Amino acid sequence: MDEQSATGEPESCNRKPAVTIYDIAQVAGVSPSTVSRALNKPGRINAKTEQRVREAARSLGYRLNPMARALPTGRTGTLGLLVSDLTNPLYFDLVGSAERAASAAGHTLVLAESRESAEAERATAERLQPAVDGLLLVATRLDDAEIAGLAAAKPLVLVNRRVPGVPSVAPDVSPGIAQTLDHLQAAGHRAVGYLSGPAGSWPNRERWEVLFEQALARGLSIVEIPAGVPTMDGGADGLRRVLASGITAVVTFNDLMALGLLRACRAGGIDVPGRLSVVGFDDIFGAELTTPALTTVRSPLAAIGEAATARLLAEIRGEDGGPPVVALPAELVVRESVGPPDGSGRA
Amino acid sequence: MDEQSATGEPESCNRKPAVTIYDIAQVAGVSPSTVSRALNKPGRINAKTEQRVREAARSLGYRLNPMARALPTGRTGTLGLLVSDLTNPLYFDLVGSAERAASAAGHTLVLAESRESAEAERATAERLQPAVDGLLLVATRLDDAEIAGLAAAKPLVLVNRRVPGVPSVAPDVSPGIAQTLDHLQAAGHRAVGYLSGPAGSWPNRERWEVLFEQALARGLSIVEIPAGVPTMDGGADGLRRVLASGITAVVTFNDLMALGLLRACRAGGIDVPGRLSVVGFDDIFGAELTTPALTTVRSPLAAIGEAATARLLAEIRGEDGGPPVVALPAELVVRESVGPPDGSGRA
DNA sequence: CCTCTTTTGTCAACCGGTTGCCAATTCGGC
DNA sequence: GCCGAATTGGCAACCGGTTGACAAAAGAGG
Repeated sequence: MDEQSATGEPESCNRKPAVTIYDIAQVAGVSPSTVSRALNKPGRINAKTEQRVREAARSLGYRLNPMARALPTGRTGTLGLLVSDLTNPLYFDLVGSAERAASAAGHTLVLAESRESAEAERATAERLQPAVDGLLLVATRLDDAEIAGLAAAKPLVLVNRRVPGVPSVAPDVSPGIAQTLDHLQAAGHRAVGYLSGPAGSWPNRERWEVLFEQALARGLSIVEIPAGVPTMDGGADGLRRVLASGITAVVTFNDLMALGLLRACRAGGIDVPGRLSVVGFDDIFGAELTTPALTTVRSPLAAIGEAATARLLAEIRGEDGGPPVVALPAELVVRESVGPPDGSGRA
Repeated sequence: MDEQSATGEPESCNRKPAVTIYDIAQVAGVSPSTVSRALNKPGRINAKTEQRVREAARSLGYRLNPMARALPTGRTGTLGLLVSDLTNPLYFDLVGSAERAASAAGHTLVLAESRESAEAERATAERLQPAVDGLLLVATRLDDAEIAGLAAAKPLVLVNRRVPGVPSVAPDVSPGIAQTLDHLQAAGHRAVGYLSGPAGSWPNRERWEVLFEQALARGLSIVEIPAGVPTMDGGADGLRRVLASGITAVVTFNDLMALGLLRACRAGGIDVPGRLSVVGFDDIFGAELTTPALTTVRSPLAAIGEAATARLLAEIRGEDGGPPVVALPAELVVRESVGPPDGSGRA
């Protein structure tokens, strides 16, 4: 590489090499370090010289090379966002709001997906970490020790998961679940089911536990109906077991499953909410489009994405302020999928 | 910075500094260059030495610093993806498939959003470009000259847009539109409308032009109904004008608008497909959830994302092979939102 | 007019890898 | 046992910015 000075005319490659501060220095008749300071240390350099440098930079079409800057400073100007499944509509708002918040702070979002696999997630997180200033882990499957390990190396914020000593942002499902049970109880339901999500999922456990406790406290009977995958197909697959369980209302781990359940009901001629009431979780895009429109516990996803990003940026800047755990209240959105039991056609 | 050798015990900062090849070199008793070669030049180094180095790297928990590698080599291992609006469900599959394709090739996806503004898009593209190996521009609003300028600096692939001399991947809407018109004609429609998208949008123009030509060729009457924004609200806002125009079937610029239209119809008591048949574009998540389920021209978004990423990777590797323009056929997905005109209740 | 400060800009080291070149070492063949 | 070819590993330059230290220049005060 010592003699890439053979930069005579690289006519084979048609890309023009990027403009550097050395080019600017030459044009402006100053040293490269002066250029560097002129461009990012306001006041450090004489106003006239600074003007000359800026002029030269502009005329040459200079773009700072983030990698070159990152090397000595350690700041890359990027945030890593790791989600398990990008095609899950749940993440749309989250990703969007995180991108906006990062962008507003002059940072760029680096996106990666872990394919619902803890192994892939660990590998991806480790690959991503050296390249970013901080990491956002959404509904991670890693265990506490692995998370603590990652958090020791670089700032890290968890979304939808809590680990002692690591900052996190998650919805507080209690108010939403309370409203849900109020709503179901008011409609006359006495036996409620929970169509659960992946066994290893933290939000799944949390939703179930809160639901369980609150149902008990109200004297409702509550049963967990295990399902496979947290997708529309997973929800549809659960229908037979839901019907067999004798309940009149079901809360699903997430909207995707609720949507699948709704579709299966429709295909099977099961009236919703006449025969079965359905409540989802998250309020994803599409929840209001179905017939009946889905009643669901809305997680403030955009707010969560924004709060998590803000927290991570604070962590990066070293402002270790703020509470370690932020819980944003979830609320019930009442639409059409809940009604009185035996509302219309009972089999 | 010369004396950051004050690395005695940085007890104030709790982050441990990253492991470098110099640390490994010391542990393994070789020079840093040997470490570098041992780790990425298979065979260049004695097998025993290589083993020793790998062992040391593993025990120290070494992670390569991508920035440090990018500086001399110019390869960052990242791909930039620029979309106008991340919350548009249209992009979910695209982003997901692009991420998967990039990841499979050992690259990381960097995501940015341009807020539907050409100005923001130019700024973002220029900010992103030095940090990535190549850029994917989705439905860009930049003009041909700006795109050519960006393409001159780094590999660039366009999605849903064509510019001479720049590789691109886009759906070929012709077959889908032919099927749509066949379908509408078979149902008995004679007058079709197009609820159009943003005036400056390339896909919008293309869809309209193909629709126009094909409708003419079939002797159907066709009218463009301008709408504002390409969102559900935009579609809903178009309803009055659609009804006023005397048509019996409407094709919308995208599914979001169709979904909005459907909802407005429902709210207004307009029977679909009895009074009005609706066909969307894209087949986004949610299109099959409505009642009636939306008949739509499906763009193979996942395939497009994958093809575009593959093309970009080829471009980066210098394999300037492959056709400059890839057009993936779109096809009509028949669901429930098209029926015979005056099918049931005519006002 | 000559110091003492205060600006202003340059020098050079450094971030963490990569790689061309060369010297040392190993090895086979005669 | 000696020589030449093939391996193996180290040196040092370099990627493009950043920044502490310092010298030169300019302004202030006596």
